[in-house]
Amino acid sequence: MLERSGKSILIVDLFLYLHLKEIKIWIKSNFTGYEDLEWEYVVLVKKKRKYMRSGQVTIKDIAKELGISASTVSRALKDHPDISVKTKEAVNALAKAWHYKPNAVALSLRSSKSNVIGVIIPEIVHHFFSSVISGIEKIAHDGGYNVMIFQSDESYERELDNTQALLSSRVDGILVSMSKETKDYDHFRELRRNGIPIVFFDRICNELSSDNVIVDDFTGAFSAVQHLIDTGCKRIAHLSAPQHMLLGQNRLQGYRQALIKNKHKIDEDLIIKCDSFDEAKELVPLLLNLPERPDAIFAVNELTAAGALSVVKKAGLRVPEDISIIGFTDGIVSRVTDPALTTLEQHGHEVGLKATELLLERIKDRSMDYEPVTRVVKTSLVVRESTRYKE
Amino acid sequence: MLERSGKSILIVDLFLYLHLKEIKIWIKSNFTGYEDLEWEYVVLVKKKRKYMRSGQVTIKDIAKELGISASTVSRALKDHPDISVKTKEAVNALAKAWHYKPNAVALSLRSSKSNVIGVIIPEIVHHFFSSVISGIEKIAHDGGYNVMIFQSDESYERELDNTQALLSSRVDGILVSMSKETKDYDHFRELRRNGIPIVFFDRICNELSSDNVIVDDFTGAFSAVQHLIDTGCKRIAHLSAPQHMLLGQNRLQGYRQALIKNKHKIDEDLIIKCDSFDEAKELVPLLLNLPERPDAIFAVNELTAAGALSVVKKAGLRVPEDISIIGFTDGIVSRVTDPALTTLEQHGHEVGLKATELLLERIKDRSMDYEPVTRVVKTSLVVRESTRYKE
DNA sequence: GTGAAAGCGCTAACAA
DNA sequence: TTGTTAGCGCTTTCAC
Repeated sequence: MLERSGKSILIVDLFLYLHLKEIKIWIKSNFTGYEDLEWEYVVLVKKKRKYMRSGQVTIKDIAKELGISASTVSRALKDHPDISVKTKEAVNALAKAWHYKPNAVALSLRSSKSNVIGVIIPEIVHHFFSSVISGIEKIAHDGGYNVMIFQSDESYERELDNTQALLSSRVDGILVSMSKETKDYDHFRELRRNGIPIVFFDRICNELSSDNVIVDDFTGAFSAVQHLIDTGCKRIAHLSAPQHMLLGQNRLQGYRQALIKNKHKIDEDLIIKCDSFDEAKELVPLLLNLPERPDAIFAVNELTAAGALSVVKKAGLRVPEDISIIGFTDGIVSRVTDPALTTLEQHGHEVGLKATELLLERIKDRSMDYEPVTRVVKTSLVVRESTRYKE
Repeated sequence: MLERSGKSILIVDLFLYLHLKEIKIWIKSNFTGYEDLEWEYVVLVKKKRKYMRSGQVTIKDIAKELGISASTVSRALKDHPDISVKTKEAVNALAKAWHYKPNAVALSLRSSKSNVIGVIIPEIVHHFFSSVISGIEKIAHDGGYNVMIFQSDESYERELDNTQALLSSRVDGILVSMSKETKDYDHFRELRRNGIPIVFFDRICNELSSDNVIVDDFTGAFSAVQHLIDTGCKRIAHLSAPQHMLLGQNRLQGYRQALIKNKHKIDEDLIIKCDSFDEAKELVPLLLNLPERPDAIFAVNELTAAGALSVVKKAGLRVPEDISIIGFTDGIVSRVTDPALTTLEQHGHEVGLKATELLLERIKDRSMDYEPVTRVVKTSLVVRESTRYKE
């Protein structure tokens, strides 16, 4: 592997890919007599390892080295009972020494199973979605699957591209939270026609009879409003999400039903479409200027709640004494505002876990004839300082 | 495809995977005379499409249907000049009609190129990391690559597992931000030995001569402190990250140099290891009780800054009049606190873009003999309300 | 107990 | 202009 040739020329039969700097250090530390080595005298001879093609060791390499057949190596590696102990030992030893790693690509091709699941989400930069992914990743890896991520950026076009890429990649299953733009669902039907199971989460679609995992928006909203009523609030406003999103509808319904159940009258002036920090800054002042101003605000997400909080405080009103505020959480924002916001925990991680568990079941089943199910992840009320104490 | 057999039995030669409900609707809407169809009378005969094996259409399927060879189909699909227009048209038409999608797995196997890049990050649920991923995803997809995500959960063990999975998957390149636990780097060397280029970002390592993309921690910290000095602060405390992290060292150095440059003396009592919301709640009170209390706090990240803010306010001190606070941002927290926090924007998205660009260059190059480079993403000072106005 | 051969889907060199 | 063949890495019959 190392031989001297000529006066001060060192020939390195190099089969490792290393940076030049590291090679120098490696030579100096592994071979005596070259401590004073000057770089200029080193000649690098790049050579592939015998039998080694694309960088990584293959079963064939091991077979050739040991003078046995590839199939024997394959069997030895999976501890097949037919193979003699001797052979097994030799194979395993060499595989370890040579850092053999099965080629997942070849396995996929042979078995028509990629052990990859694809995920399409609107935006990763969103605490809720990133926690979902974190849950997905956990279950997937425990089950031997890898996770491929695709962002739709809330664009239908990109979502379409993503499904095509997923189809090409031959993923074993797909998790989807739809973009806001999506109104046509043929791309999802195509996936199913190809036998790829899909589980939708959070942003689901009623027109598709599919597996779903959703947050319990209705009950969450209901209990938010119930909490406000229980703590003495009379006029409760709702900052809502767009109504073409199921989530927006359900939360609004929860709000309405809670009022009805408690025999409060519903004032449509107190319901406004407002679902971002900046929108809250703009629209909440209008609510405060109402002849009979609200004494509580239920916001559809935490950033909107934070925006509302900031407006209310600037107006010189106290929270929660004058106005209670409650949000629907997907992050840490609620913990750091002053006062900290009471919210409904959405458990994104849990959504990810549940959705992936369901998907893996479907993948295992193979048959596409199951009855679609919808699993619900419960929200939980986290009482902090932006709502009053129970009387 | 549809034929009547017996009295009211409908035989459907089914080659599409659909849910039962949808099949019913499909039959009713596509065939007259079955409007009053009762489900019980439908017999489903599951049959694979002729020539179609694993669900998806292959080149072979098209070849057989058209009575030509697979290679001709392959060439026609890539618009090879040798192929006659007629053949091309026929092939393309059928490919489209049958929704042919090239099998990426087969392509990978053949070309030893998976068009996948792997990403290892400590935690997705972190605004900084998720915005990095968002940047990665963008560049990767524009370059025709898919992205596989792995979380190390700050665990060395899991990081090791991840590199093994990456090796098996034969990804074309890897982006890594190391776990806090990682002190041994052989697993990364092994990746390189196998010819897989790696680019590290944010959490990098000096012992490895590798490509890096980092945030300009030193200059960021320096300008944070400079800003505090410019606005009249005299005793500036630093809530720092652990010193075994390069990031922690660099920010501390920036802090020190800014003080030195401005001829402030460095008080070691004002430097404490404290890098989370809860730690700030616990430790900042000690700072405030110092005989000469600080009049400014530079926190190593935004959550720590938020914690400090909350403590300072609870102690009855005004921000920024009595104490200025500045953070190092990776999220929206700074915008929603009261007062909103002045911070250094870290530009995670940018880090993702730069790192991926660099990685794709390396993948294109193939040769591993390049000189490693370190690219720096500049931070920018965002002045909000938690620091005083310039005098 | 082991080997030879075929095939997963695709492409490219070589033939015709 | 098109077809044949071989091979990417692996597994799995079927032989011996």
